[in-house]
Order: sequence, then structure tokens, then C-alpha cells
Amino acid sequence: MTRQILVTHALPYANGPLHLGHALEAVQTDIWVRFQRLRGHDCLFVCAEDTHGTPIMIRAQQQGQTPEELIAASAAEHLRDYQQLLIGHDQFHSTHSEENRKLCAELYERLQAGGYIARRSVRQAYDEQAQMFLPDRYVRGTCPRCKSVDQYGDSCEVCGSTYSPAELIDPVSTLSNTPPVWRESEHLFFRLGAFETMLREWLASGSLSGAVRAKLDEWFAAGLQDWDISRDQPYFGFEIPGSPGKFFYVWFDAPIGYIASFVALAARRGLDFDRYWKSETATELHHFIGKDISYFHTLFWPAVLHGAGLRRPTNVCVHGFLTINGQKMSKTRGTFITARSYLDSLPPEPLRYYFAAKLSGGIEDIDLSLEDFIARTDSDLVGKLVNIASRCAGFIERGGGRLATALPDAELYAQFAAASEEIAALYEQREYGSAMRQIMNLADRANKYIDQHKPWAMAKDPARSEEVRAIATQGINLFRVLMVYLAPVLPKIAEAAGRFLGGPLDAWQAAATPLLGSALAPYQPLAQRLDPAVVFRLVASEPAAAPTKATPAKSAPAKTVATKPATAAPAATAAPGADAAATIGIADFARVDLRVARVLAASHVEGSDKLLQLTLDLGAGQRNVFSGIRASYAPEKLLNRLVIVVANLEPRKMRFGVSAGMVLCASGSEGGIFLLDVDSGAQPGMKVS
RNA sequence: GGCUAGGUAGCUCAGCUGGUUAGAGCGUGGCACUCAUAAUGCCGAGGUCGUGGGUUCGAGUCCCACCCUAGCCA
Repeated sequence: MTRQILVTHALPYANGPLHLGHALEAVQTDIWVRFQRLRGHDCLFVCAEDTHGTPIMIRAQQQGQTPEELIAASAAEHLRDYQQLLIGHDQFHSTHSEENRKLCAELYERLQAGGYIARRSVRQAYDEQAQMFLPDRYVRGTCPRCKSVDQYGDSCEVCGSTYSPAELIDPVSTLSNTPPVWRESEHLFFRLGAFETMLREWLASGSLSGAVRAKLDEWFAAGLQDWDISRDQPYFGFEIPGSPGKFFYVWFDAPIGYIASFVALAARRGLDFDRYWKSETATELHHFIGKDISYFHTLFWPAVLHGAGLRRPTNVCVHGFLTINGQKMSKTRGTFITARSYLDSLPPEPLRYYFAAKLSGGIEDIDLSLEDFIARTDSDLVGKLVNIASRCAGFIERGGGRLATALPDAELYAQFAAASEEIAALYEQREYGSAMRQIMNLADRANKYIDQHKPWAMAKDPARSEEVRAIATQGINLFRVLMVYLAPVLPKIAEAAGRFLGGPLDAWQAAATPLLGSALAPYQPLAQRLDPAVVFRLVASEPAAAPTKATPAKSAPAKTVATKPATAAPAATAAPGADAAATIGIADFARVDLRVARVLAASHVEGSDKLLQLTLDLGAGQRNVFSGIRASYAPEKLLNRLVIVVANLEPRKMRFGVSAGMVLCASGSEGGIFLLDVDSGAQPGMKVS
């Protein structure tokens, strides 16, 4: 039976670039969608740019643009990233669209008519200079519990306690640096508590994972509170009908954006709204989200839908976060890998495969270990999978370019084909890691088969050419089955494999019957090994944590990446010299961000007979560096000279100021200090590797 | 702080309702092979399953406490 399915992943917020955490979610979702389509189901995939809220408004002001300009530029960037990641959205829309405006008004009116909207006064921080109410994150002050200074208005990063901005000691608005005043304002509330029975019933009937249910149980136990869905002007969003000066909170209109995106798609394709959104429809609705926003998607969202007379989600698929080399991502304080920086240097499919290999249906975090990433790509994708086609193709080609008309080992093929349902079940449950393991097991068996039959040995005897062709035909067919199973993960490679095999791999069913007697196109390499230097540059080349007081993220703190040493290098091979350091891996070297810099100014340091104070141009910005080279270099001799700098050295506070980097020099036991030189043509900011 | 989830070989992970010598892939040591993108195959070494208690004939698997990591606290 053909299922009708609508799928979404979380809307990217127009406040910054996509990072690999976004990529993880998009890839997880896209694999599921491609799998469903491959199985013959009718699966739509929609998404939208999430555009509203105070952070967008503030940022647009800071950048001297209108919010509309900002969100348009952001959406274009996001869409480009998604496309390069091979995410096959049917529609990428915007929450700042007419469709969404209408839907928000309509849903709100239905909720109001149902008696689900309450009004009451709220006391909130107000910035008199900026003339606006302040979201909690825009108030900072001293933590009332542990007295740590400069903490957010809603929680303390040091002691982890949560509180309200009013409890902060010495609160200050981050917009104007003035102390806020407290003002009353009437807000609109969604009466979530009215839906408890419905929600309990919904979660019991649904297919939510165990961990998500456990969390929901906790929330039920704590009691469902009303949800504040309004914000006072000025606010970038939709004004609430009948409440001048009040706007829908961004989290109210964002999920409705899922529907808006569908509506835009429906207009293009002539789809029936009720079929997808009417209460009790048989059409499935699956939302893929990160664990940080499950409250919104498993409580507010089903309740809003139900209250407005619409269907509830079939499932909310919650995943964990992405860490990089074991470290959590932290946009506000560290570096992180943007989707862009990855895509500018590496192909999308190894990353898709790697994510697939580590994803499960649970909410555990998954780690992107760069070394592991390289190993898996090289070993699984190239050494095992693609190798099967690669090693067989030559035999077919030399034998006339056609496959044999029968399989020498039909039983083995049948075993490969029989794995189909088990693998499909794993995809369906988002147990991609297990699915990948199964598939790679089969790949091992395919390689073993070829090894055991040694077609290269037979090929020496012209009389056995048919046997050789048969063995190779078997190998190619085993490869083809695996490629069908992997098509949701590796769409481009599957496409290329389809061209090689003489027909597209566009149906799961195709694995059931072998390809016989047909001609093969000349074999082209289907996947390449990864260059470790390029991969490790991902963490090394991110702009060194410019400590921008970035506008806070819309929801929870943004997840991002920090870097960590890739494991220690193995024991050194024969130590060449007594004072040679132990061998390090390329990963260790890549952690050092060496840059070309130009000396803009140099001067003696009062009170030091060793140091010179240098102002360096690193291309992207200037740095102050203290360097102990006074004995060998006069300041005026250094002006305009190019030097090599360790750009990511932890800034060091010295008696004379902060030194942000280290200038590289050679020195020996004979005395003397020698700056490293750079050939002409090099420009400040260039990376040294 | 409360709650939820995770802590298993060098690395990345499997281990369902407790049951014989704890598994896989990668990496590593040895061997074989040369068709294949320094690919593949065979054999081996590697773990007191976060720590400390407890229940049980028997615990990685159940209970308690603690430590570490992540998320949520609307």
C-alpha cells in the first residue's frame, strides 16, 4: 500500500549560517525521505526559513538593513547549503510569507474561539533607551545563586541554575548597557493545560522513542503551564489580529511555517489541503528535530494543531547533538564548522555516510571524529563498497563489455536480496547505523566471494573466459544490490552507479532481480579517498573565535563546535636524533594555525630588554604580539616585513599587555634569533601548511 | 539544583526481557594475493564493561550511592 507522508526538519533560523549540526539533521531527514520514495511511497519534504523575532530585528538594525533583506540573504545561503548537501526538499519556504500570515491568523482565531487563549499581565524588563521589552537573553547581570558576573537573564552558565531576569543582581540591558526598568504589559497565553488528556493519549498512541516519552512524563508530572505567545512591539513578526501592538511570538509562528510551506507546495502541485491536515487524516506527518526543541514539538505543537481542529503529528523524530572530536559545539564561545566551510572543501556524500553510520533512532549525541570520518570513508566507501565494482569492471570490459546471462552463485545473490526487508525496517526506524553495518557486512562477503574465486587467475587461461565473466557478473550484481540499499544515503554515487550499470537505481525493488546479459558503461571511479590535510583544516581554519557578543539564538543556546586534539600520535618510528621531538600525526600539526602576517608597527617595550611590541596585520584583522627578539632586531628594520605567526595560540596576559600570537623564529645554542622569511607574493592572512 | 540520556577493546560503536570463554568495523602485528582507487583475503594480539557497594546460584545487563559528559527546566 502506498503511504502518503509529509516530512519536515526543524526550520533554520535566519540568524546565522548552517553548521554541521544542521547538516546532521537535514541528512537524517533526507535519508528517510529518499528511502520512502525509493520504496514507492508518496513522500513530500518541506522546510522553511525561520525569520521572526527580536534577534533578527536587532541584527538587521546593527547591519543597517531591513529585516526583510536580512532574511532573504540568509534564506538564499541556507538553501544553497542544503542543496549542496543533496537535501531534496520539495519546497523551501519562509515563515515571513503570506501563506504563513494567513495561517497564523486563522489558527489563532480558532484557538480563541475554542477558549484556549487567555490574557494576563506580565512584568518584564524594559529598556527605556531602546524603547523595547527585553527577552531574557538580552538582560545580563550577576547570578543570584553563585554570584558569577555577566550571566544571562534566564540561567547561569557557571552554576547552571535557572531564574528570572528580575532576580539578577545589577541587571543590564545588552542593547544599551543601561539597567532595565520593570514594566507591566498584557500578554496572550495559550492554555496548554487544557490539552493534557489529549496529549497523554496522543503520546501513548504515537511512535515516540522511549527517551522522548520519559521526558514528556517528567513534563506532565511537573504540570503543564500556559504558554506566552505574544510579544510587544517593536517586534519583527506578524501582528496579532484584534490586538494592536501585539505580535505572535516567533515560536508560535515557526511550526505553522511547516503548514505554510506545504500550502505553497500544494499551490504548485495541486495538492489537497485536507488530505494532509484535516483532523484524523490517514496521511502521515513526521517532524525531525533536535532534542533541544522537543518541548515545542511534542507539547505545544500537537496542542495547537488539535485546538485548531487539525491533525496531530504521526511522529516527532528527535535526534541528539553533534560533537566534533568529542567536544561540544558552542557558537557563542568557540569555533565551529559551518556547512559552508565543509562544502567548500569536501564532497557531501562521505559526510552523509558518516552521519548515517552513526545515527540511531535515539537521542544520544553523535560525535564527528575527523580521524574516524576519514577512516570510514576510505575503508567502507572506497575500500569495500566501490572496490567491488572497480575490481570486477575490468574483467567485464576485457570480456566484451557485457554481463553474463546467468549468475554462478544464485544462492549468494538471493541472500543479498533477502536482506532487503531487514534493512528497510532499520531505515524505517531511523536505525541507520545498524543498516550501514548490515550493508557493509554484505560488502565484506562480496569481496570474499571474489577473492575465493580468483577471476584474475582464471583469466590467464583463455578457455575460462566465460567463467571469469560469470564471477565478475556475480560481483557486479552484488555491488548493485548494495548500491540500491545505499541510494538513500549516497544519491549521487547511486546515480553514477546507475549510469555504469546501464539503468537508474530508483526503486528498492530493483534489488530483487539481478542484472543479466546487459552492457555496462566504462567504469569511472565512484568515490575518492579523503585528503587528511583537507579534513583537518576544517577545524584549524575556522576563524579564530572572534569573541563577538553575537545576538542570542532564538531558542536554546546554539550548538556548535569546539575542537580538541585528535588523539595522540602512535609511537615514533626510529628516532632520528637525540633532541628530535616525538612523531606527531597530521591532526596534531593541523591544530596549529600558522599564518603569514605583516608587521605594521614595532616598538621597544618600556621595562623589558628582550621584548618588542609588534602590531601585525593578519589579513582578517590586526593583532598585538609581544616577541622576544629585541636582541637581534631593531624595530625599524621590521616594518612591513612578512613573518609567520601562530595565530591560534591562547592569548597571554603579560605585564605590558596581552599578546595574541607568537612570531616564529629559529634559534640554536650558538645564540642569535632568526625570523622565518616568506617569499614575495605571500599575503597577510595566508595559511601556512 | 531537579529531571532525561550516555559513560563497553587504541578509535567509532553493537550487546533484546540477567545465564556457558563480552562482539563488530577501523587501527595494530604476521601471512597470502595482485583483479581493484597503496584496494582485498586469512590468522593473531588488545577489554577486571565509569567508580564503590548490594540483590542473585549467576550482572555489562537489576537496585543504591558517587564521579564524568550532554540536553531540558517551558
